[in-house]
Amino acid sequence: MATITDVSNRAKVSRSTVSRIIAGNGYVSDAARAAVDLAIAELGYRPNQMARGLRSNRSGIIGAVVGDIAAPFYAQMVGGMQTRCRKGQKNILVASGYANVADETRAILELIDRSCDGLILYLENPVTEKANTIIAQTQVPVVVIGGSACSAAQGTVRIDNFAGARDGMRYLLAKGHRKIAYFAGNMEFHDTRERLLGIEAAMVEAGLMWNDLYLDRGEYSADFGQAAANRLLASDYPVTAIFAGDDDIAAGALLAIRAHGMQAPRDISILGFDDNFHARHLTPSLTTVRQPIDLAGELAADLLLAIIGDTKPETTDIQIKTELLQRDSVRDLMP
Amino acid sequence: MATITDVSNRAKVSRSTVSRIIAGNGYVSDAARAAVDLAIAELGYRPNQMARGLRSNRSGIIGAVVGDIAAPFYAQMVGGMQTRCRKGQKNILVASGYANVADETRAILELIDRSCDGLILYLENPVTEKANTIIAQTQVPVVVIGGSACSAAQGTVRIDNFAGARDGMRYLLAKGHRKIAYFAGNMEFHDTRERLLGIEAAMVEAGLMWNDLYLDRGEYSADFGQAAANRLLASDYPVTAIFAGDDDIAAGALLAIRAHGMQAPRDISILGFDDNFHARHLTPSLTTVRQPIDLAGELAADLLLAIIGDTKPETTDIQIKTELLQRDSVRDLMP
DNA sequence: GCTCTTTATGGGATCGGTCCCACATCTAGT
DNA sequence: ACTAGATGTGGGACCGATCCCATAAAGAGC
Repeated sequence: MATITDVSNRAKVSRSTVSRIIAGNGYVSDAARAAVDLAIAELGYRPNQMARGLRSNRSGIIGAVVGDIAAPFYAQMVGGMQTRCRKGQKNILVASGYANVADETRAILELIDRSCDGLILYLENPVTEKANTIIAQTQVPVVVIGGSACSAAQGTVRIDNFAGARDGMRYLLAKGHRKIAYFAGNMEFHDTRERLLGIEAAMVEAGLMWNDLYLDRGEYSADFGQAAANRLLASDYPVTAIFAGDDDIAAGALLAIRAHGMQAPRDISILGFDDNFHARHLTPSLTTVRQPIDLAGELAADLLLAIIGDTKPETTDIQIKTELLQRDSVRDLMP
Repeated sequence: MATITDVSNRAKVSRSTVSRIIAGNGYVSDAARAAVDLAIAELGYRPNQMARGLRSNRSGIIGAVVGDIAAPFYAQMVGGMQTRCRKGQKNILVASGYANVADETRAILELIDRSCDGLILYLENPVTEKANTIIAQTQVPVVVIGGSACSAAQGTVRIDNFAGARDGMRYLLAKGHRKIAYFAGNMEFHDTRERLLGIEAAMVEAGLMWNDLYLDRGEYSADFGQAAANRLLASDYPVTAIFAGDDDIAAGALLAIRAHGMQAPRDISILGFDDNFHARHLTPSLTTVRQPIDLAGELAADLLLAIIGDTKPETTDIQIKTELLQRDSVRDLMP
């Protein structure tokens, strides 16, 4: 492969001049520029990004640490980041699927070792002390999505889980439901706990007690939804509506409901959370609290890019609103 | 941040010795090793991957170019790659979502500029001449998933779309269906054309003519499935089964079928392709040709890692079989 | 005509590692 | 005791760019 020296020799200028032309800064005469452009074309020269990165300490890479890239939820988020990063001429290095906090920490450090220009983190656990220290030391700009704690983060993008869950609950309440079940996802996730708070808030507003809620906890998966619904249906608890922690849980619950010979929303209503790809294809099509995941990714990338580019962002703490999508899975009990 | 020189000074050895210890090759005395390990720990030293990569021409990064990381299909594939790459101590740089071939080519070249140790490509279009030339020149190991042409590729992982579609069609035929519709996805994709061939093969076997097939073509999306089903149902074509190009198309078709007051599989059967996350949650749960996407990603990564590591892979052309998953969406018409 | 700034260019140090080679010891074999 | 090989270490070139500084010519202002 041709190097910058090859180009400079061929164009009969110094390496400095070629460098200036590639970077597009500094003074360059038209003649020199023409000669260099020609040489670059003739040699098929492409600058080595490793060398460039080493010297300038800018890699053009954004590191993203997310739960599991194979899951649509995270994939959409990364997709959002990528749309925006492309405009900022950055590539995304994805690190995901770590079993434990130690591995996750190691992944963050590895990204820093790679001289990433910035990091976007969506973590289920708080960032460890070790990672925090190194982030602070190296001054890598970090933007965090969700509520996970990272003291060294310079920006945050949060989806308003509290309001989302509260609004969902308000909606069920407004439709006349009083005996409601909530199938919560992983309790160790910050988001889950926020949603629970939102649910409590809506219940308090309506003059209900915490005990009026049937609560089951597990994980964000259809299997859990199915199991939880089976448990619920086996008990004689007179529930009229299920609020599922996410659409996958809802899908599983729907399976169980049907297996029990019941129909939603005639016999029992169901409300989801996320609005994932298949929510509208379920039967009945799922009423759900829409979470704009891709937007979260986009805004996080925008924010990070602004911080890297020394543009003062309007705000470093972005809140994203959820939206209740009415479809066919919740029955109106009001007369 | 501490550099290798800082470590060598502190440990009172040469930079060479430190380097040997980090790389884990060459002769090193126990005393030197202990001193260096201590110094590394005390300084919190972490090797700069840019510098290492520049000199050694190994970046530890695998570049992946896929259609659209936000789509579950591709996300699963990348997830598969990542599982295996982690074992090979490699990170994955994802490039996706390119609107046209020119952008895609540019992305490939960018990955090469980044000194990627290898590339995994899943492309809808053949690799351009330009990219091929540079791949050949730089000798980057490339593994291709799917049928997209890349003359410089050193390995291929193919899902047997022909057999998958043929088996799906055979299944419908075996269940007594004769008037069948096929809703094909994007015709410009190699996979799509292979499936069509498989369908033809099964029809020929059964003594049917190409004209016996009702064919609609569009793209891999629920919207297309819905539109195609609407068109079909509006015509008086007496179809008893729909073979959908993928599960998304099937989901859309199901929506249209229900909207027409019909029920699957009572009034019309439907067969999908992929077995994506929601296939089993549709109503009726979808009988489909399962494509192990994640496995494709895993095997591609394994193959690439083997090539990079100079291990002679058993085969450089891997075929993955599909599997017909019987669920509830196809009716048996046989007496 | 003289100074001051702007424009243009090249030289060489530098980023932080790796890698090759020279050299010194130590052990083993004859 | 002498040689051959294994073990251990340091020196310095090198990877391919960027970046700072020195230098020089051209234009501007008085």
